[in-house]
Amino acid sequence: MNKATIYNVAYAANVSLATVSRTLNNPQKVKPETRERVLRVIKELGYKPNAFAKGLASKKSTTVGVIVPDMSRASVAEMLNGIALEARKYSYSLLLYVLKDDTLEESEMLREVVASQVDGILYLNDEINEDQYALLNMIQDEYKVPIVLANTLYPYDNKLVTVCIDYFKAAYELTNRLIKQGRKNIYLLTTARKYMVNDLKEEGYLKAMKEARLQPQVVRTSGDISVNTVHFNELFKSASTLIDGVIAVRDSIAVSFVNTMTEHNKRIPDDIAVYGFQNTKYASLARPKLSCVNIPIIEIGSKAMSLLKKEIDGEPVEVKFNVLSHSIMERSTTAYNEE
Amino acid sequence: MNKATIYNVAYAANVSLATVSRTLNNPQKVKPETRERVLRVIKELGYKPNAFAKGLASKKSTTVGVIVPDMSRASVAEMLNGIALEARKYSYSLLLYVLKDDTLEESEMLREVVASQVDGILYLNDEINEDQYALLNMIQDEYKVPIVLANTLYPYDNKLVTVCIDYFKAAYELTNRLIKQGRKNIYLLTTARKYMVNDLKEEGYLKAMKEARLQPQVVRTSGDISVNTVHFNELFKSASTLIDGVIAVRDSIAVSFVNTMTEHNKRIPDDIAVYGFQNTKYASLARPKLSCVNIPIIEIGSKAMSLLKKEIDGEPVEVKFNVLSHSIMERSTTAYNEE
DNA sequence: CTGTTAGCGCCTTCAA
DNA sequence: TTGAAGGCGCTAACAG
Repeated sequence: MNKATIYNVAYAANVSLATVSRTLNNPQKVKPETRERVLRVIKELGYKPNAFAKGLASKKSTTVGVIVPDMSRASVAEMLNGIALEARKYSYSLLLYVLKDDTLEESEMLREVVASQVDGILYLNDEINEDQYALLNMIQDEYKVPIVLANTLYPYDNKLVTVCIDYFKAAYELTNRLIKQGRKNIYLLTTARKYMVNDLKEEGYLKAMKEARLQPQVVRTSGDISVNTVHFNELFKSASTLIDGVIAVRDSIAVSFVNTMTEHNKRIPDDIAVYGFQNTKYASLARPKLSCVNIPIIEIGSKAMSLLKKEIDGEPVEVKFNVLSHSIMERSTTAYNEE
Repeated sequence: MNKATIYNVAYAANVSLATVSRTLNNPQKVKPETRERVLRVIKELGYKPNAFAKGLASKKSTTVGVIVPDMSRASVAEMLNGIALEARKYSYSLLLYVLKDDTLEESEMLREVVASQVDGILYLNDEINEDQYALLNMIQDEYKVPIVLANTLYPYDNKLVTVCIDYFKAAYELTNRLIKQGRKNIYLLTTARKYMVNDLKEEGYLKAMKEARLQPQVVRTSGDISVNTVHFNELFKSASTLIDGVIAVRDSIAVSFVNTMTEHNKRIPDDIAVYGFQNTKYASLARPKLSCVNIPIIEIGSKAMSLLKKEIDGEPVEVKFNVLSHSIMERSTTAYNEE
């Protein structure tokens, strides 16, 4: 039974409940002898402290809320693996909130998360805008609950601890690589909904194009495969002979594009070179294998969790803005020579 | 501030805390007038009940524990979307436990989950064996916490509520479709680690092969892409001229196999027809598009969650074993004619 | 319909 | 080093 309470343990070990509590939370404050006795009884009875009572009395939950946009995005799922691994180290639990259905306003949702008494919040939603950022800031201040942004950022401010890569630079690099190969008609394939992370990729792309005096072409599409395909077919009809390079803000978009062009007998990478963004399983499973920015998503997850833990423990996190380094995976959708 | 307690609300609304509690939990027991007044104050103060206190007093958490094997598996991630959506309907929260790292024994983990006071458990780990099943049963009985298996099952018993499809039948059907096309050397590609769900697929495959007096060939490989590829290359050398049909227990394995064979100039589906299992994004993103069993993974998730909710509410769940119907997606890695 | 009261199980001073 | 006692915020009888 789960009935074993601290009282049962105390009684069986012939001590007061305070001593039991101490052996669990401040072992050094208990004489080794009694400590061991208590520990033994705890094991015998299979006692586990009641999380509610503990939380109510201590005002801590050893739980962090994780807010994600959509579980089925590979980057989100993989990041969660990293987070879970790191959280386990601290014996922290994860309370999962999926934003996908819009039944709830985000501000309502955040208050709900806070009300559930999490010690901190991991925010993995890359679709962040000014309002959202302001909201997060307000929540952090008002409720004194630390928030960490992972694989997303708000570049105009740095009040929230952030773990990300340099999306701007990555896109800038990709574009330049295409330009170096003599590609002239380079397109950026991004999401219809505008948001920070992808806006930065766009800016990096635009900068490189401008420097090379090339005409930028930005196509906005959906994350949905079938919708993608329609867009790309239209794109093919209107501009196919011109496109010779593509940068997609997500691997899945890149793969969709490659598929559509291949169906139209375009040769990849000879006719069109394609880069994706993330290095998910899609990238290595696709044929031709997708070249892409390799985002260290697992490390972003674990780093975010470890920084959050620091904040929860009241240790000052001096560096708010943590930019992890990325690399570029040259595979078969590009023909880049380092020379 | 999060300081607003039920007392503050009571005071401001000029009622006792009991009335506040009632307007929140048994609104019909409160005079509409006072109810509205209380509600207004609640809004003004931004009051949210403290989850700990509520849980401690009521012995309920409106939280379910979700146990998953590995977040990066597309089927798991998509199922979570379904679960989250359904959970939101009941205002239930999800506590996520990832088994991926084996730092913790599963029995320890389960006790931890229980100690965190979840009202129920959703078990999505398909790698279930006899011991694990016994353990789950024990936990359910001992701690009186309902457990639902989703997209997995233990076929020799039905004490735990289960939501799944008929994996045996699905594999049997796939095999027969290949046989009907005149394929003779049909291989099953399954995971190295043996577990129930895949064992059932194997049995379905074996049955069909036996009935057709064909020689079954079972290849065990890993879920890891790079390891896969090595295995498939070996397989190609040893048996390539013979293989003319393949059933893989996961989409990702099927796609890997198709890729390897294509590299060896095998034509898909002419030389080799290939079926996958699940219908993840991989299946539609791959080229040729993967034919596969379409498992209604979102519905499995939401059905599992809704059944769990029923159990939590004490409503008897008469049908323990819920087999959802699957379909077979014929795409481009097979050449099946319904005729 | 509303208020009073007694816990829920644990942590944390304060004394001893 | 240990025990006693108050309280964390809320629910759920029980009265009124």
